[in-house]
Parts: sequence; C-alpha cells; structure tokens
Amino acid sequence: MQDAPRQAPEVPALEVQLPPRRPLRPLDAFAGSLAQRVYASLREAILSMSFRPGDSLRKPEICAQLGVSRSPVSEAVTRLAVEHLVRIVPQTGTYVARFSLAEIREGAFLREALELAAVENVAQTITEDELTQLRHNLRLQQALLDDDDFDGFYQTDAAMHELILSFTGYRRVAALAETSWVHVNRARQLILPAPGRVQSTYAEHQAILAAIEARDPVAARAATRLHLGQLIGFLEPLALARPDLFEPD
Amino acid sequence: MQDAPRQAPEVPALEVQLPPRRPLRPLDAFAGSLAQRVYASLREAILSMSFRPGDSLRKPEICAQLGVSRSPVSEAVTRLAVEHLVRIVPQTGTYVARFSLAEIREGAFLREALELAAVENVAQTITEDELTQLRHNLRLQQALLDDDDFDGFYQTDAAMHELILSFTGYRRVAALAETSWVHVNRARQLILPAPGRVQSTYAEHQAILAAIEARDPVAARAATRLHLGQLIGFLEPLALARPDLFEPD
DNA sequence: TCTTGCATACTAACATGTTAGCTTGGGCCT
DNA sequence: AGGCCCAAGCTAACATGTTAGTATGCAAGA
Repeated sequence: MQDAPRQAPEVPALEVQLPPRRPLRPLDAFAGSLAQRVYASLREAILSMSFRPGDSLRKPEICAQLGVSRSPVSEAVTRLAVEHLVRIVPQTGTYVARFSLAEIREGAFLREALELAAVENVAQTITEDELTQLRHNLRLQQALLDDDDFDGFYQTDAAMHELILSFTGYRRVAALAETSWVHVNRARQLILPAPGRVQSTYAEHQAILAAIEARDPVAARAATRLHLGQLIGFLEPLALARPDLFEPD
Repeated sequence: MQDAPRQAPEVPALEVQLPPRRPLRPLDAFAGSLAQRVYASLREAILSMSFRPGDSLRKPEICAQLGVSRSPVSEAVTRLAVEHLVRIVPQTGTYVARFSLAEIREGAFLREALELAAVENVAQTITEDELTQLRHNLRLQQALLDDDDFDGFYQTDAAMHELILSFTGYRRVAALAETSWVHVNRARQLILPAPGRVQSTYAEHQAILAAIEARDPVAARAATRLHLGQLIGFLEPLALARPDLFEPD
C-alpha cells in the first residue's frame, strides 16, 4: 500500500518538495455536525498533502485519532469520493486519489468557464462599494509583494477571485469553483512559483480590475482568461517530475 | 414584482398541472450500491413531482416501501440535500425542497457558463464523426416535430445538449451541468410550452449546429446564449401562478 | 380567552453489530 | 522450484440499537 520511491533520475526536472505529514486537525477546530467536521479535517489533510496520493485511508485509525465512531467517518469519506479526492474500492479499501492530468485539465476548464461568466457578469453590475473592496484587496497585494510575503500574497490572490465570484450574487458559484479547482490547487502547492511569476500575477490582477472598473465585460473576460491560462502550463511538468503522484494513464 | 398586463383577469395566469403521484420505482430498476439506487429512486420521484415541494420525507415509510434499512436511505437523503433537492432540518424532519427563484436563476447562470464554454471549445475541436452525430440528432428533431411528438422532441433536445457537452472530452461537465440545471428542469415540466415555442427551439438548434459546422466559436457562443436565454423568461411567471410551490422570499 | 408548562411522539445523528467480498499469504501438490 | 488452492484477515456496505433535540397537543392556571 505504501508507495516505494521509484527510481530517482540523477536530477529531477523540477524541485518538488512534499510538505511534512501532520496529524489530523482535531474536530473542535471545525463547526457543524460530526460528519461535517470529520469531512473538513480529512479534506484539509488531503489537500495539504499530509495524506498523500496513493495512501490507504484506514478508518479504524481515523476513528481512534478523532475519537468518533465509524458512521460520521463513513459519511465524510463518501463525500470526499464524490469530489474524487479519495477512491473507494468496494470491499477492499479507500485510497487517497492520485493526481490525474485529465482531471486537472478538466478542473481548469470548469474554473475558467465559471470565472469568465462571473467576471463578465460582475463587470456589468458592480457597485462602487464592491469596487472599493477590490481596490483594497489589490493594494494589499502590492504591500505583501513589497514585503516578499508570498504566502500572504497567495491568500490575498485567492480572496480576490473569491470576491469576484461572490459579486455575482450567486451563492454557490464560489463553492462550485472551489471544488472544481481542488485538484489544481492540490498540485499547485507542490511547485515553487517561477521567478518573476508573482509580479506577473499582480500585473494580471491589475488588468482584471482595470477592465471591471471600466465596466467592460469583454476586456474583463480577456484579462481573466489570460490570467487563468498561465497556471496550467506550469503544472504539466509536474507529471513528468513526479509520476509516482499521478494516476497511470 | 409588477405582473405584466398580458392576461385576462378572470383566468389564472398560467395553467399549471401537477403530474400524478406515483410510488417509488423499485430498486432493481437501478444499478450500483443500495445507497446509490435509493438515491436514484428518490431523485426520480422528486424530479417527477411524485414527491412535491414541501412534502415531508418519512424515512421509515421509504425503508418499508423499498425494503431496505435506514443506512442507505440516510446516505441517499444526504446526497439529495447536497443538491438542495431536500432540506434537512436537524432533529425535526426532512422536506422536499420548494422551488426558489434565486436558485433557478443561479442554475441557469451556471448552465449557461458551462455550456457556453463547452460550445466555444467544441466549435474549435469537433471532428467529422461528432458532426455527423449532431446532424443526425437534428434530423431526428425535425422528424419528431413533424409527428407532433413533443415528448420525443424534448428527449432529443436534451440529448443534443448532452452531446455538445460530452464533445469537450471532459467527463464531468455534462454531469455538473445536469445537477446545476436540476431546479430549472423540475420547474420547467410544470409549464406547457408556449405555442410555436417548439419550432423556435428547433430553429435555435439549427443555428447552433450551423455555427459549430462553421467552426466559429464566437457565433456558437452567441447562438447558444440566445437559446438558453429563452427558458428563464418562461419560468418566472410560474412563481406568481403557484406561490405555494415556492420558497417564501 | 389566552398563556404556560409538561408529557408525548416524532425526528436526525451517532454508535455498534453483522454480512459479504476482495486480497493476501502460506502450505500443498506437481 | 513453481503454480495453485484455501483459509484467514482485511475492508466497505448494510442493519440495528441508542441518544438527544424539536414540535405538538393538552391540561391547568391567569
């Protein structure tokens, strides 16, 4: 069940560093029903690579570690399977999903579809108050960039996208975009941003805001498409560098 | 909130006929795990209005009717709640979701976002074989129209959209579009098509296919947007005619 | 008449017991 | 030595028992 490190060529094509394994976050850090909290805790572990692609998910162990019975764990695992974050093999076991380039491409497609529609909508309907929020977010990005706080920058980047999605007024689009995007995100954190990429990202964000400020839906679409199109290109080499993390196609 | 002056006051604004209540379809009509089959059976009952908005979902009754225990029923109900097809009130009961105009609008937005992205993609990548399938579908529509087989026409209409979504090569977009669209669909079947609407639908389908044949993504987007934009307008009067089926806003 | 308090009868949520199917490993036969 | 078979030990899936929280109805009191 444990994935043995396959042959390492002398120098990998990409510097890939796996974050350390951490124990499950206790349930009291989350809200909602037990099942909901177990779901959140497991999801976090998978997305943060504490549970790694191919790992076996041992329910008794999880039950013991979280101090709950099998029912909420089962329900949580079922929900993770719907998102393709785990793979349930009937009567055999449950495994953390490996990456799949097909699934990553699909996630990128979905995210782009949703976010293009959102930004086109928002460019036509945005209020002054909402614009203020976006401007504030972008100023924050600038400040974090000046401080070389890349982690903070990433957070604020995500927040900007979330703002735009929420400005459509549709509650579920942000959530849907997030779940569509989840495989991309899980893979993304494995690669260090290329030099200068963060600055380009900031510039692209500026372009998006400018188009929204101009209430120009066509330009907003174009700027957003340009922005989102960047990431996938950086991701594909990962499949070559770490085939052990990927689904065999 | 203003009702348009389009109706004589004495007749109701809309002739709304609810389909008859039918018993749950037995599980052996479906495939997969028990939970999966229970889910499918309940979903069908809700979408076909056999279970009506506001109805209480009595688990013991369902268990008895389907001959299973509470576990698979619980899991099925949980999944229905994720889709907002039922509303679970903790420690109180589970109810078939009422319609919500907000949710219907959101579903239409999502579907449009996905289908516009799909058709734009497909117009650039479609193969001759796939084009043949679309042409065949459209000829079938024509034939069904000539026979006044509106039910068959609707099936083929849905199949055409599904074809286009599947031609992207992304497995989950069709499923996602379906679940996004589910509230629109549930409401749609309550209203009879306006006179001549079916013919217009066919013409719009022709325009979409023509744009795809021309491999013109912009025209394909425009034609699809025009087509999808029709339905929502026909749906809004329903909330006025049958407020009892709708969530109070 | 209207309110208040309590007993009752529901429900979802959770815990635990049971079943059936897959995988694995070891011994036996060839 | 190598392949095959069978049994043991996993697992998910399902059944059933338990707990706790909410609505409801009725009766008693204001």
